Amino acid sequence: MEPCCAPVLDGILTEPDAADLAGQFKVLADPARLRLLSLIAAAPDGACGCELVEPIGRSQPTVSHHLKALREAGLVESEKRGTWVWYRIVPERLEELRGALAAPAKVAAPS
Amino acid sequence: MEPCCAPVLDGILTEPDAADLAGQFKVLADPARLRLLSLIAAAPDGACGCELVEPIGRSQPTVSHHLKALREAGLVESEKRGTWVWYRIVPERLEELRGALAAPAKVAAPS
DNA sequence: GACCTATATTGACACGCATCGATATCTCGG
DNA sequence: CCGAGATATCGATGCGTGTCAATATAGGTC
Repeated sequence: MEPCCAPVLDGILTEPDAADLAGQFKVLADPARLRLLSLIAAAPDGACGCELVEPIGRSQPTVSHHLKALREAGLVESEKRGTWVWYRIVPERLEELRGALAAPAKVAAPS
Repeated sequence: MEPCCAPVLDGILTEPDAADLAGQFKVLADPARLRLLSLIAAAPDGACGCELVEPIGRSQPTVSHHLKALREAGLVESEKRGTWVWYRIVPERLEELRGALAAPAKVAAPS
């Protein structure tokens, strides 16, 4: 898996790399989006957008706004089926984000 | 390691859990703080605060503000040595955050 | 075509926060 | 005690963004 972003603990982040990575964490830094992720992940075959508005407790435009952010961040994928849209999470993306927080790979054992 | 926070992909996040977790990601959602983390992590024996201002390219009050946020989030620990302050990262905390993004542990195989 | 439901877009608003300059506090060396 | 450097706090400001109501678009049904 090629890295989506420079890891935090391996080398010194440049300002552009840091800005990029911060942008990805920003997507996760919202309770509505985290709940959307957990709701979609909990549905075995993905979730219909129409079932996501009520449990989130926010207006439909707000939910649509957050789903768009999750989609653009690559954290979910959407498929339009007739009137409605099905969402499923992209676990590889979460894994990439996890990787950015991982301890640096030891290149050589300390002497 | 007891969990610092409810994982995203295991069960449906409640609003308080989501708010808590979002708050933790918010700390990571800033380029200055990510660069501070990488700078501190790169120093084998921790970093002196006085060496963190210039490379970050922000004013000293701003850097101090971010270091406080990292400290309160448990991502770094600080030790006052005379005039200056030494910072070291808390890798366990990063690990906990990683855990929140992990794939859910299979409790039982689906029948 | 008329109507209904799902979704997306727009515009406006309020709040949070990153940032800075100014200043306060602390610690050491003389 | 006094000056100098490191750190923290305060107040102000500007920008980003989460939120909503209103509206638009699209697909389905009759």
